[in-house]
Amino acid sequence: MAQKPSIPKGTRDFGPFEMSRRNYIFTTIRQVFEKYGYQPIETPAMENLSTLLGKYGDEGDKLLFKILNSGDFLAKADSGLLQEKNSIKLSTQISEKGLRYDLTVPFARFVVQRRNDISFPFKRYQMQPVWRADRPQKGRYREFYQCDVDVIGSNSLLNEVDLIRMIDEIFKRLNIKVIIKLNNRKLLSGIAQTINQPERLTDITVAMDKLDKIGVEKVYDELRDKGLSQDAIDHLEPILNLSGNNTSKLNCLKELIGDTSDGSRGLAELNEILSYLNQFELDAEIEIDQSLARGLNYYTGAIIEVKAADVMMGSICGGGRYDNLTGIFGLPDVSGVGVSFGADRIYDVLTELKGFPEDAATTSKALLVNFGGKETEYALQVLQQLQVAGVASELYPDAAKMKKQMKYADQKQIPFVVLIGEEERTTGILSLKNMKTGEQQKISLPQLIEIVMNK
RNA sequence: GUGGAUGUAGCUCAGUUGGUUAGAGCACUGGAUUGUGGUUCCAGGGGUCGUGGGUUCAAGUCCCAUCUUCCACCCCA
Repeated sequence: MAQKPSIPKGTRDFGPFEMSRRNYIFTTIRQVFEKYGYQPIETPAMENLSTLLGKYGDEGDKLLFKILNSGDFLAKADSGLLQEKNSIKLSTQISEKGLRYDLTVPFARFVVQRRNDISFPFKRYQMQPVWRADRPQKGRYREFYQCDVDVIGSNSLLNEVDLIRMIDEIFKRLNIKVIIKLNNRKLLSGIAQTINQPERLTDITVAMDKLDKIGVEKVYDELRDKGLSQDAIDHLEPILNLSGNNTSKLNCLKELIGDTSDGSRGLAELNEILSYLNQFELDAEIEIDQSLARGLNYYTGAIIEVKAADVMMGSICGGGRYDNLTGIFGLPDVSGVGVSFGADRIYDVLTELKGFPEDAATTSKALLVNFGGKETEYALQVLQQLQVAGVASELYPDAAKMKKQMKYADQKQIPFVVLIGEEERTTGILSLKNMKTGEQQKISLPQLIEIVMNK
C-alpha cells in the first residue's frame, strides 16, 4: 500500500464544515473592523530573517520557522561551521528568510517602507496565518490565524477606547461572554520603582503574570528564585493582593505607587480610558488587572487581554500600545496600539459553547437529478435558469442511479432535489422534492425558482 | 527545549499470562427497491497492528530506539 499521507505537526486541514464556521468568525470580525474605519492589508508569508530576528526575545527567535536558501546553499556556507555542526551559527548562512511569527512586526516594516504614502493615523486590519515552531497542545498550533487591528501614528487614548469597543462588539456578535483585562506598562514600571527594583521589571512582571495560574505563594517563590530580596517581596505584597472593583483597585494603586512618575502616568491613562468607556454600554466586563504583563517586549502603555468567561482557554485576544515599534526599522517616535484576535482559539471556544449558528454550511440549494440523454440536456437548461436567477444549484454529473444521486443530496444537505425525467421533459412540469419533509410536488420552473429562492 | 501518556481497517475502539486465519461498530461498495435519500435486512471490499531493531520455537502483546498525536511546563493567539 502507498504510504499514509499526513500533514506537518501542529497544522490542520479545514473541510467545508470547518470552513463555513471559520468564515463566520472571520466575517464577523471583518465587519466590525470595517465599521470602525480600519482598512485591510496583507503582507507576505515570509519575511527576511533580519526583519524578524530579535523582535520577540530569545524565546521568539527559537520559535521562528526558517526557510532554507535555494540552490546549493551548503557550498556557500563556512566549512568550519559545517565541520563543527554548529546549527545556530550556520543557520544565518544557509537561511535568510523565515515565516512570519506575528502580524505586528511585518506591519511595522510595512509602515516604515511606505511612510510617505500612508496618511497617519493609519488604521489597518490584517487577517492572515502566522507560524510558530512551538510544541502543539490544547489551543496551540504551529500554524494559526491572527486577526490584527492596529492604529499607528496617534498617541490618543481614544484609540484604546476604539479597540475595546470593537472587542466588545465582536464578542457580543459571536455570543461569547468575555472579560477584558486592562493594565498599563507604565504602572508595572511604577511597581518596580516603588519596591526599588526598577532594573528587575521583566522578572517581576513575568512572575506576576502567573498570579492567576499558580497563586501568590508560588509567585513569591519564583521572585525569590530570581534573587529578589524578602524586603522587596514584602513591598510587593499589597500590590499583588489587590482586590475589589476597578475604582478601589485604582485608589489603592494610587496610594501604593502614585508617587512614582511612571506609576502616576499609568494610572492617569487607565483612568482616562475608563472614563471614556463609561459613556458606552458595554457587554463585556472590564477588569483592571495589575498583574497582567503579556509579551512585554514592545508594549509601552496599555496592555489588553481578553478571556472567555465560560471556557477554560488561554487568551483569545490580546494587545497593547507600543511607542516605538517602527523605530527599529528607522522610523522613530511613531506610536501605535492594536490587538490581535486568535481566530483558532475563538473557534475552539465557540465549539465548546456550541455557539455556532445552525445552518453555517455552504452548499447548493438545489440538486438536479441527471437522467441521461435528452433529459440531461433539458436539465442543463433548467440549471442555467436557476443559476441566472441566483440560486446556488448543481446538476449531478453522471446519470447514476437515482438512489446514489439522492444520497449525494442528502449528505451534502442540499434542501431541494429537482427530478427531470422523460415525463417532466415532455410536459415542462418539474418534480420538486423537499429533502427535509420528503414532500414532492409538480410545479413549473418559475414556481420552482421562487420556492427555492425563498428558502 | 523538559516531563508524562498514546499509536491496531477511512474513523472510534476491542484483542486474555506471548500461541496458529487480528475482531466489532460506524463509514464505504453492491443487492433487497431498473424514477426516490435519511430507517431496516443481506452480502462484500479494506489491516506487513506507527517505523526500525532486539528477546523468543512463536510478538499486536515483552525490551530498546525513533516518529506521530495528545497533556503539562517554558512561552504564547
